[in-house]
Amino acid sequence: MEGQLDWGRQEVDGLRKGPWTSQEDKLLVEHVRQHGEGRWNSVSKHTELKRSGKSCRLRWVNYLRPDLKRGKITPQEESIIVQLHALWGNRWSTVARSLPGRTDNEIKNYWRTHFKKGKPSKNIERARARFFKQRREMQSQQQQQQQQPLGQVGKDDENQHGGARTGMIDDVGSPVDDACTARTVAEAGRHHEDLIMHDAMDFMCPMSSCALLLHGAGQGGGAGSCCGSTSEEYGSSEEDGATWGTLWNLEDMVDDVFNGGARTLW
DNA sequence: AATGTAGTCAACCGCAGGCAT
DNA sequence: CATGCCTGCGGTTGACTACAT
Repeated sequence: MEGQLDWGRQEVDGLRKGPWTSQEDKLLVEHVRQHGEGRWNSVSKHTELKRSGKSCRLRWVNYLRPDLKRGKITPQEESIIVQLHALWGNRWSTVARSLPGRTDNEIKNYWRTHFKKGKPSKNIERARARFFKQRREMQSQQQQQQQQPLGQVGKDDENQHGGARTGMIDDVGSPVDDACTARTVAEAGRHHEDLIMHDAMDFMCPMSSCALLLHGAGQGGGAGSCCGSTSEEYGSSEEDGATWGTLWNLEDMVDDVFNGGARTLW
């Protein structure tokens, strides 16, 4: 990326635009190391860097952050993206929170290039189909459980955002419906986002719950070895097949998550 | 080898919300 | 309460790269 043409090296109001140089990167990293993240507008005051606060933040968040994961989106991550997009729509930052080391920009770009042009990969189609099938199954299971006498579990959640839950459960429809529902819920108040997310994930699919678990566990290694599917279902390539087969074990995760195994981690 | 096309990615823009004054 | 600033988010752009013709 370095040593690019000077095409973008504009300067407006004394602030540079366009591609960053390694020198600029160093300055920004040094600034963050000393002052921490935030206060982006002060970067140009404290350093030689002639960049807007916006530009600094973007560069840091999307490129310089030490915990960023490099490399291609894995099939696991792809599946999570699909599921979360079905749930949240284009709320990339929300989706990104469940994918440690990935940025909203990265996910957004990935989505646009892979799915926006009406040409979803087989992996994606399968993931989607599986996702909604699982949801239907989980819903019927939950409804059965709800008809039986309820224990203590989940009562507080119900009280806190019962409306959201109801909406989610009632909706067994298309991805669009899911996204709309999620958006409606989210618009009720962003500060409830984590709770809603928790709720939705808890309900939705063990895969996403697992993603969040990974997230919560920090970025130790980042081995996305959570639930998913079998190689027969997902493995459109040999690589995929091996990954899905060895790392993702959906059935176990279903048991863990929905029988309380993973619940304790929330 | 040259050209065209699609895919990828970094960066910018405009807007909205939060917060301090 | 009103205003202005800062931050974060989603959408968009444009250059680079890889692949196909």
